[in-house]
Amino acid sequence: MAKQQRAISNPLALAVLALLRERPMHPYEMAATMRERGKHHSIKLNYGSLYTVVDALERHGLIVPRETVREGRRPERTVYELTDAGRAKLDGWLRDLLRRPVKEYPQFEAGLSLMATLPPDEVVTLLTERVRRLEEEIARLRAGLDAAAAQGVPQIFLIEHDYELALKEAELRWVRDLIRGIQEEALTGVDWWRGFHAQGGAHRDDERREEEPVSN
Amino acid sequence: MAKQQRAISNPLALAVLALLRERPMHPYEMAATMRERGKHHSIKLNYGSLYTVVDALERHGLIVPRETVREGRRPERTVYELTDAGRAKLDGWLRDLLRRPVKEYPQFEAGLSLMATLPPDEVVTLLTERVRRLEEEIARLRAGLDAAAAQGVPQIFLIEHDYELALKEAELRWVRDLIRGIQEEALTGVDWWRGFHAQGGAHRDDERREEEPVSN
DNA sequence: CCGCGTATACTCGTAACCGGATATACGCCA
DNA sequence: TGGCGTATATCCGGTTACGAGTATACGCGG
Repeated sequence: MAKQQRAISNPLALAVLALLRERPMHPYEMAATMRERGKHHSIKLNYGSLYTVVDALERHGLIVPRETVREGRRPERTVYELTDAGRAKLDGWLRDLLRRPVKEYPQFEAGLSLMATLPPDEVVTLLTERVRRLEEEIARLRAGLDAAAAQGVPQIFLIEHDYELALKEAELRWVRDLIRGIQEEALTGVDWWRGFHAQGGAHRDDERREEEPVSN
Repeated sequence: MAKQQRAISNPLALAVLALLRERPMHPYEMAATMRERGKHHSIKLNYGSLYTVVDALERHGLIVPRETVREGRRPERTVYELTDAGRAKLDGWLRDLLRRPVKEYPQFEAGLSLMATLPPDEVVTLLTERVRRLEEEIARLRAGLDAAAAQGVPQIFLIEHDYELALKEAELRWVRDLIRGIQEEALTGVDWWRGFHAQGGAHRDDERREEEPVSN
């Protein structure tokens, strides 16, 4: 029954469970199937992690090796199958994921929270570049979705890309607003920010020290 | 000059660099400062990672210990300061973060891509619960932002929360649309999905095997 | 002035992660 | 048939991540 170990949190493990619900597979085949179906765009896949995750699932009793075969003199393949516990875990985990939003830490948010380290004019330039890139990505995503639709691929199969698209569009709108907010000083604090960088940008609200000549 | 090691990728390291640009600090103080300013909402902070990251930064020559003091018989505190390389790294990294969107893997996207594993009616229930939770989170976020504004906190200081809010609102709208799309079968493929689960939900498009009686 | 909760400041061990190696087989062109 | 690019499969080793533990100091109520 696998006593209390640290819970598996890598979503790749969820994908493994879902694949094994369809039929027993060996790890490499799981990876190939994920690629075929484009799932590696929504779940980070790399071989190292895959084998680690499969081992962890086995330790937890969620999957078991069914057979180890060797065709010719290729490396052995270990085929795994789902246990009942694994099936239950899959359902429970997936329900959780859909039901409750989890706190995440997108890198852009980190960038924003430290943004004031750079002077406002430069930030505007950088964000403008971001806008351009976002537009490109959105166009690419939309084109992919349209092409699939034209070929008759059902939309639920690509629903995660639709979500991605919606979020990127929202980000694009937001960044455009932010740029305007900085340029027109519509946001409170931009004046302070500008002033802070205009005169060398040392110290924040305490004095002492006047070494550190803003070398860079 | 620190020869080619694996690049540091944890955004917490970026926060450390940004804090040390203000003034030399010891790790615990960095954590305390981040908490004070609410940065731990946008950058994941925990002590284990903090010390790991500080070591890594030192190895890379981006920060150096300035002094190790011991007050009374408390544990030693090692105060670090930024090097020129560190200052350059901070600027470069931050520019990158603002300039180019990076591919990320939100958990909900993983959930969506495996959603069809569950029957459509259940998914509707789960998503409805998500909508409720999203509404709560949005209300909380907005209230926090309003309260801060009322107290005269400049908006650029909380810009990352504004971003978070915008994304959550976009997600909320999207999930509502999805629910409607499933219920009204407006999305292509929902009929197939419904039919698939109506009759036991075994196999996908290949036959063989009729064991596995959908135990759960 | 004694205890005890909280704040200060790190340290450690176990997992997890992940970028390459590694090793064989197969197809195909010259 | 020889060679080389690609596909098949897995493993390894060094980082990284992180919860939990450790140990001292301080404030304050009784």
